[in-house]
Amino acid sequence: MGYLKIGELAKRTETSAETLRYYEAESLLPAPRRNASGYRLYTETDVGRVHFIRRARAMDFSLKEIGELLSLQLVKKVATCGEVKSLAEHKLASIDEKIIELEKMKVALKQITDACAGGQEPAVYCTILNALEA
Amino acid sequence: MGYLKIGELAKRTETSAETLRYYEAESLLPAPRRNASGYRLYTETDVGRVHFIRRARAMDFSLKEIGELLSLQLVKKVATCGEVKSLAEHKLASIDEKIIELEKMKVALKQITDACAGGQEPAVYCTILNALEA
DNA sequence: TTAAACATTATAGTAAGCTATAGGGTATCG
DNA sequence: CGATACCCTATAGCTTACTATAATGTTTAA
Repeated sequence: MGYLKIGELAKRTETSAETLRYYEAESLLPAPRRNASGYRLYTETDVGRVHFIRRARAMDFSLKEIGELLSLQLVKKVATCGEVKSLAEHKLASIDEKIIELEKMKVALKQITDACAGGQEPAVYCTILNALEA
Repeated sequence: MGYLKIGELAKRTETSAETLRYYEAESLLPAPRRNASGYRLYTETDVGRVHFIRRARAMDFSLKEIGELLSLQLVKKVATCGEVKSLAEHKLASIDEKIIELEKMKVALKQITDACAGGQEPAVYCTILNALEA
């Protein structure tokens, strides 16, 4: 028959049925057709859509942002490339910022571990706070 | 007198008084001394500490992780180099993981944004959307 | 001196993104 | 046929990190 029940879609997309119903409630997934007993019936299109959502989540897009991306996708013919790209670039910039900060943090921590012989003497000169305040 | 009241500390660190009290409740900030009427009195040390917390938050460290980082700093007078070093090294490893994760995200996003012309044309052939779909 | 701006505590609410539970009905396997 | 696994809805709960509110006391500036 080609239709998937919610559990099958969950398995295929490595989510849970609860999460899928949640996505539907949040309008990230369209209400699927139902069989005679009210079971949700999904198609391959839905599989792709859920994969899209999960991939975007893995890139730290919020559900709201994903909704925007999906709506851009839906209205592809009227949305411009520029709109999509600016959303993605904004995300990219914030990822870059985070990496830079983490690198600073790393340097600070490395100072501590390098300065530490690792012996029994008191760790008076551990200055992670100082290093990070710069 | 050199002491700061909570509102002043909030302004200096671009937080809110509520957040500062929250940090205190969560043991990220030590209970400060109080004046005769129970007002919190903060020092420059506290300013640094709050800056530290905010910077670490901006890097997506959880409050729990920040607490661990702060404990490295707090116990430096009594801890041995060995103790501090092992904690710091552990934290260093988790920072590295975080950076790697973000780098992966970055590469993935960068690939798709680079392929995107980003102009006024309809997003029918938008490579970003296509990449997320695939 | 008195109104505002600020401080206190305790408690409740918010947002995101799920996750779990209760109380049902349905499908499938032996 | 019955057990078990699955599905349904509605509602509640969880975690993190705040944010707001109420009721009240204190400082400060005109």
